[in-house]
Amino acid sequence: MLTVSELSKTVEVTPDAIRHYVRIGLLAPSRDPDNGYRLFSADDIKRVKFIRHAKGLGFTLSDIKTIFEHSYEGQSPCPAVRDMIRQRIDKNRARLAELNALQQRMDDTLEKWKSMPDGEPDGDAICHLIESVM
Amino acid sequence: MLTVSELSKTVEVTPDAIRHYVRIGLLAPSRDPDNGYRLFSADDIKRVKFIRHAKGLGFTLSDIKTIFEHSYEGQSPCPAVRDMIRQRIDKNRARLAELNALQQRMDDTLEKWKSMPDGEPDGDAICHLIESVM
DNA sequence: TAAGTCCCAGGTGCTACACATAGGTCAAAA
DNA sequence: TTTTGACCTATGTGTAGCACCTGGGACTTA
Repeated sequence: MLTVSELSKTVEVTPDAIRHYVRIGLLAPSRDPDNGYRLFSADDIKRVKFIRHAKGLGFTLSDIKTIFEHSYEGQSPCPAVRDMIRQRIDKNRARLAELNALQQRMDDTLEKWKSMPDGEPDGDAICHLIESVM
Repeated sequence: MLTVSELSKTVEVTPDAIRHYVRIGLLAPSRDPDNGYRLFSADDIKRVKFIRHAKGLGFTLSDIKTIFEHSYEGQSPCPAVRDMIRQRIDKNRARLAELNALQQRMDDTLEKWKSMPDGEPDGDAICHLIESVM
């Protein structure tokens, strides 16, 4: 059985992240009756590794919790997993489009500002630069 | 003077967002002594419009608060604003790189899974699909 | 035995709001 | 005049994924 910091070093995940996983129910360690410390099993090591890989593939912790629940109930999570990743792909595509548009706006704006002087406060405008783009 | 919902309609921002801006100190409406309702001035309309434009340019609410504070103290916020947008551009670039890499991984993974059957729980693996990529 | 170091637990903070709850306001209807 | 109903308000909590903070216990060293 491992304590938080031992597990942390084994799987290279911060202690805070591990405590977070416990709090949201992704891990359910036992407790040391003497001091109340969380105690993790070899299975928990597997679970944390799984969590990190799944996160790396774009799954949210909430997705991962669902996967664990399916698995715990003896159902194959695989069909749900296929659906989930499709949804994450769609969301990510939308997010990428947003961020690309934002990047474009920021770049354009910075370029425009290069030729502009800093305005001084005049009791009317808040920031001349930003208001020049409104 | 406008109530939350009146301001909300005027600037096309949800009432919740407006109350949020008040909570974090971006707006400081007076209160109706009769009922405690927030009361916004014409200046607040300008401020909300400014907030939305600045957000659209990639500034965070925290950035915007800083801008307001400079402005309130009679300093030109413009030099700080130039710095801020450069930082936001850098952060966004990094975020875009991450999300692009994630998109690639997700696409590759989904492709790979197309030719794989759903695994059944076997008391060992949690999800065969995900673990096939580990 | 006291100081220093490391670890633990639980709680709060961060972003930008959306949502939920409980109650107040106001005009029209009974 | 009171009641109904629509709409409004205020504050508090939840969201994602942790990082950071506080207060305390354990263990080592001088």
